[in-house]
Amino acid sequence: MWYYVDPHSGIPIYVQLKEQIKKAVATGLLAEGQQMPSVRELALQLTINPNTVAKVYQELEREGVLQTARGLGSFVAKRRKDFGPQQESSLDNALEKLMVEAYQLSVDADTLYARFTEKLAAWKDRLKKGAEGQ
Amino acid sequence: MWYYVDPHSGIPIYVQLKEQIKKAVATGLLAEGQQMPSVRELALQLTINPNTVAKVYQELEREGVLQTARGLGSFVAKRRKDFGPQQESSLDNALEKLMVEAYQLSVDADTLYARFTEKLAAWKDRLKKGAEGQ
DNA sequence: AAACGTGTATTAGTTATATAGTACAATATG
DNA sequence: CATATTGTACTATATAACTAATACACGTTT
Repeated sequence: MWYYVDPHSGIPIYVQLKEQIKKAVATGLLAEGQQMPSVRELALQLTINPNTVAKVYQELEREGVLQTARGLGSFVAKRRKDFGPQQESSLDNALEKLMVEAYQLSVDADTLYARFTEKLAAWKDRLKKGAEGQ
Repeated sequence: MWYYVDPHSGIPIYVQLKEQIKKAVATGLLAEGQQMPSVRELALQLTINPNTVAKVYQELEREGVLQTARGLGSFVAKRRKDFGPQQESSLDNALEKLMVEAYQLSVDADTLYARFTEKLAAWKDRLKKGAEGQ
């Protein structure tokens, strides 16, 4: 499990770390209930400030990705199961964004469809393996 | 054609405007060769600073979305046609990002597929109409 | 040449980001 | 109860990002 951040990338450190953790959770690399390294430990590993890690954990808790408690630690939360209008709308935006980006990359609709289905298949595999691991 | 920015949204104004313009170009709402409003004019309309608009135009030029010249103005560039390893990699990242987001939204693979194909169909329609318009 | 409309550069002020250091609060363990 | 470990809160400081105001440079048109 190794996170990597680059202070000179232009992207805020806390954003980089946050996205990596979200990705690790989404791919099953981090299982539900699994304990995260402590704020101080992770800060030491990445040579960044504990406050920065704390900020990441706090935001991830607000987003429902982690569950955290003083004296105990931070843990990967159980995946939310509700899919309502809020989620529907967010998904719509994400898809719209993808199409815009594909256009700029001069990807035609057929190629986009092909790459998407490939990626989706790989994704399902990874999720399946993650679920079996538990 | 009307852009809208919210200075209090937490998202930088120039990012908001940039994304809206990219989206307008990608949907054919802004046609190739079409002249953009001047830096000052757009700044006036949005009640923001001309420099902010200028920054957007500059970045969009670097990305190949606009073409700009002093004394003349800014214009929608012709769409890039090359799809190389660079673009392939960017597309891969974009798809990965979509999957991660879908996971957090508790969207299952089937629903994601369904919404994607719907959106792609709508997209093709818009592109077709945009091309006919020229 | 003059005037006008374009994008651009310079400077300044405000806000966000990151770090550091210290202290505090809650839980587990001896 | 004492101690260690966890996350949290607070203050202070430095740097970078963002926006704004003003002046400048390029090109067109009269």
